[in-house]
Amino acid sequence: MTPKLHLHIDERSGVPVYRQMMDQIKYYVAGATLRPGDQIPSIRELAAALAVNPTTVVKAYTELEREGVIEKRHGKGAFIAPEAPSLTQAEQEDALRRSAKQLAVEATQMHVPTPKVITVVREELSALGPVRGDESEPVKFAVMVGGH
Amino acid sequence: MTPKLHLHIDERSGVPVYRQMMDQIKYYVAGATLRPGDQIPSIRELAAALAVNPTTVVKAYTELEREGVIEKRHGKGAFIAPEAPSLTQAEQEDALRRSAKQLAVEATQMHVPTPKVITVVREELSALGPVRGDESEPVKFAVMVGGH
DNA sequence: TCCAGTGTTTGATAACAACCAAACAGGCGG
DNA sequence: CCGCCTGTTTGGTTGTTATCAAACACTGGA
Repeated sequence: MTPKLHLHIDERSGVPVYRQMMDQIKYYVAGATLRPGDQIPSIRELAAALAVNPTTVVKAYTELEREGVIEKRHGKGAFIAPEAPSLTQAEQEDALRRSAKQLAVEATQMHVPTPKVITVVREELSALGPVRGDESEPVKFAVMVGGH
Repeated sequence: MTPKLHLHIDERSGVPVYRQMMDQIKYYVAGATLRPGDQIPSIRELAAALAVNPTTVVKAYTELEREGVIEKRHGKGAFIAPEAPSLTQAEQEDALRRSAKQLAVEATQMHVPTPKVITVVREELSALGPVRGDESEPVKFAVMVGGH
C-alpha cells in the first residue's frame, strides 16, 4: 500500500520542483513499484517532507491527475489510478536516453574518458541499488531530499 | 581560434536556456577545448544558431563575464578570458556525478537493469565521441540544437 | 458528535525566464 | 566616409514557478 519511495529533488538542477515530483512518480509507476490503488503521500505530508509549499505539491498532483496517473480523493488521500497509463517502452527509453545524453555531453565537453564515466555511473547506481528489494514489507514513506 | 563546439540545448529539460549555455561553455573551458583568447560565437550569431532571443545570450555572456570566464569586447566579439577560472577537479567531478545521479535515480525507479544503463551511456558517448579529434583545424562554429 | 487528517479553493506576492522591438555605439576594412 | 560586423542599453510584455495565508469541505475513527 505504501511502498518505500525515494524522491530526489535537486533544487540546483533548475528543473521545476513540481515537474521533478511528477516525473519520478511516473517512473515508479513504470517500474511497478507504484501500482494501481497504492496510496501516495498526502499533499501536506509530501510538502513537509520536501520542505516545499503545499501548493507546489497540489500543482504536481493536479497535473498527474489530469494525465490520469493518480486520483485525489477528498478527505482520503491520493492514490495511483486504477488504469494509470504507464510510460511506454519507448518513453522509458527516451527518458533514460535523455539523461544519458546529458551525461555524455558533459563528459565529452570536459574530456572525461569513457571508463571514468562508466565508473561514476556504476557508483551512483550502487548507491541507490541496495534500497530496493523488500517491496512486500509495508513501510512508511521515506522521502529523500537531495542533490549531491 | 574557433574550435568546433556543440552546444546541446534541451528545451524540454526545464533548465533555463541561458544556464545550459553557461554550463557547457564552462565545461569546454574545463576540457581545454576552449582556451584563453579563443573567440566564441557573437551574441547574434549564437542566438540565431540556437533560435533563441539575443537577450538570452546576452544574459548568459554577461553572467559568464561576471564570473571571469569570458570577456566581451565592444565591436570585436566575445573571448575566453586570459585568466579564465576553470572548474576545479572536484567541481568537474561534482558536475559529472550530478548527471550520473539523475540517470541512476531514473533507472532505479524504472527498474532498468544496470547493464542496460551502461549500454545506453556507451551509445550516447559514442554518438558524440567521433566529433572530437582534429582540434587543430580551424573550423567554423557548429552549434547543435537538440535534446533527443 | 468531535476531531484530526485529507483534499479544495482563493487571492496576493515575488522572482525569474524568455521574448520582442528599437535604438545607440565601438571596431575595422574597403 | 561608409557599411557591416560587433556589443550595449532600454522598456515593455508574457508566462512560469513558488511562496504565503486563510478559509472551506469531505472522511473516518474515537
